[in-house]
Amino acid sequence: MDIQEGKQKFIESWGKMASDWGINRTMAQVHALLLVAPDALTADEVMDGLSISRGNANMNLRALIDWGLVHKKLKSGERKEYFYAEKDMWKVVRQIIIHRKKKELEPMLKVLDEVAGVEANCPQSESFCTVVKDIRTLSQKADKTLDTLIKADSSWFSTIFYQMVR
Amino acid sequence: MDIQEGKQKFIESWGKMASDWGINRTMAQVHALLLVAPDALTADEVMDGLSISRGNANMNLRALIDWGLVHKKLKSGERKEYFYAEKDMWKVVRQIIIHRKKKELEPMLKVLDEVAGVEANCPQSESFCTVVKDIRTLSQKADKTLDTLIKADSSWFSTIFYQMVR
DNA sequence: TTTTGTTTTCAAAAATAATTGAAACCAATG
DNA sequence: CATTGGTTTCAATTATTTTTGAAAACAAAA
Repeated sequence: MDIQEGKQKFIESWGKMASDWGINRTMAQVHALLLVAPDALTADEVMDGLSISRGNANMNLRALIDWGLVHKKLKSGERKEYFYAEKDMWKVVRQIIIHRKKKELEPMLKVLDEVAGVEANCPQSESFCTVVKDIRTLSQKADKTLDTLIKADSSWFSTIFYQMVR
Repeated sequence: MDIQEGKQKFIESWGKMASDWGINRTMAQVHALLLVAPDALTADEVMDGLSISRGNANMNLRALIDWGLVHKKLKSGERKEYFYAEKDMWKVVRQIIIHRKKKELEPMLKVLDEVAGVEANCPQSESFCTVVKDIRTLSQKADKTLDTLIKADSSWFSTIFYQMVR
């Protein structure tokens, strides 16, 4: 397998995985393309590289910037924008955690808190109260853990992983 | 908020969260419905409870069984099947990890291994090799960690969480 | 064997999500 | 200011995913 084929496979696979996780496939492919690019790319290069339209490229580049996974670079004397991906994988993981926590975990937690109002005057509906309480406890733990992870640095990350796998 | 309204909110929210994570919304709603149900439900009760068709209910109940999140129960003397959800949240988390790891992490890891063939005769394309190597290392760590998690019991789970949040 | 109650299947329809492309916009330059 | 090179927007289209519902399959009971 040569580099070109390898890149191709990587981009495809990264896109597939993302779409399994509810993330736009093309967004992930743009991300992958930038990850394996030796230098920052222009919107046109992204369009060509993935055979997608200008609108699509633009939308997904913006989304990636919004997620904090891609940055813009302006070359002096040039008018067009260049895009490059954050390549420190620990930063990448952290950005993804920050984004998904905010958009998905926190709203769920909010609902669980609301619903916990019911839980207060419990035994009426045993299983409902128990389940909500359990999920809420678990989610709160997850929330706190993620907060810690977000604040932690890369070496700490390795340390905890090492601990976990013994 | 009364219990009915609480259940409703919970089911909606569980479904929303699932669809954010690339899981069929209705599947998650069926799961939520069964989680908060005091007893096992029939397919018809699920259909009524969520206003969905028989085919849809059947498909998603099967999928939940496949994920190991729901079980079938046959009441003696009765012809129809009853369904109930696993309510031990640690088991639920574990089943989800098992399923998603197999379907999503492992295929990605396989591709990374293949692509690592390119990595072998590296410096040709610096960034590609570095990125692939980093992601591969990270994925392998995640894979091992999840294996440990899967084997671990609930108390261990709490312990590690406790450690993480200090 | 036939009837009856139930589950399963799957092609077609509906709903949802992603993509296109051309027009509008923006700002640097002549 | 008008032009040029580039970015953004978004209604319409296209692709993908989900759902329906009726027919087929199954299996217990008559």
